[in-house]
Amino acid sequence: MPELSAHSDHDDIGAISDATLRLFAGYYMKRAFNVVQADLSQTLRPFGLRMLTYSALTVIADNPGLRQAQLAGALAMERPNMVAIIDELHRRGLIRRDRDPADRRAYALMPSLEGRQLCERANRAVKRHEARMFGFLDENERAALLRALHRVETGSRGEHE
Amino acid sequence: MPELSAHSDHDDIGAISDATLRLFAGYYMKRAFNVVQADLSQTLRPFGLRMLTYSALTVIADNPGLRQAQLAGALAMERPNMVAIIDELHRRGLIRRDRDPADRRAYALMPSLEGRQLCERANRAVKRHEARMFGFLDENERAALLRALHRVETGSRGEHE
DNA sequence: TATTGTTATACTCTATAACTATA
DNA sequence: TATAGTTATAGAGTATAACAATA
Repeated sequence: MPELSAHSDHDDIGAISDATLRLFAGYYMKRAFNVVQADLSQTLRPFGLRMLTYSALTVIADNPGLRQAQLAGALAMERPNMVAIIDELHRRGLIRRDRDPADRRAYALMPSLEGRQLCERANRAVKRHEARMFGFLDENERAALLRALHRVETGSRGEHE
Repeated sequence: MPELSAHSDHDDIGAISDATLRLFAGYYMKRAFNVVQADLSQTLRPFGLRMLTYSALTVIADNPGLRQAQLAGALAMERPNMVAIIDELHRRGLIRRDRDPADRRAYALMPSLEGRQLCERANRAVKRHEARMFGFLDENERAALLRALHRVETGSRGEHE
């Protein structure tokens, strides 16, 4: 059982009181994200995955046949930064890259059996990670948080539902 | 007037529908933070500041005389990563580093006049940045978002108020 | 002309170990 | 011994320009 030290708090000796410390909202996003990211990295390490390789693998497993550009769009990252991720997953035999016969520039990304199995196992660990990070929020609070984050990301467009 | 393209949305042609795309919660934090961070970087560029140099400068201006280790704690970053930030602010004449006579290992960080003035001007631009990023959230929603982020960061400890 | 994937590159942020000078 | 600041270093993520192959 790996030692997962969630929420590594910095030493409070001589710290500035929260009343005196006033930062802009984005900094609180950064601080929270750093904590989540650190815990997620520890969570994925036993599987040989990082946040981005895990994210890419799950999207490929859920959407077999998609292109790299679509994957980059889904993960909100630039296409050049996708290449190393795909290379790594492919080198480890977790995905296949089939040439799209209709458009020979593009690849159709497919999960391998090993990729699907690793993804399943990692998913269970990530579920526990999410329980650690967000478990104290009830369903309404958690939904409100995700909705607020989505509105920040999209500039509040897209709530037409 | 610099061109501030907030919320650079990725091309939606051939995109995966939101219904099909299911990522873990931390990834939505990352996406939202990236948007905020990109807008903040553009906002601070005219002042020659980045997120961390701006954050450090504001904390020093609000808490003159604090030590580097205290500053690192306030910004939730490691002490070694503080050095380059402090060097940059000092080289530009925005802060002073006075040796603490009581403890000659430590520095007392003080804002210079130029530092306070630059901070004031940057603060106004950051206010507008925050209005762009979070303005569509009402006071309750915004407070709930910050409270949720703080609880995630601290692991829900610290709500003893 | 435009797009897919790619290379090269640079910048930013984060984390750890080990050093120095003080305490 | 422990702490403040430092150096060196490595890893991870992000962004842009430019290219070849293909559409």
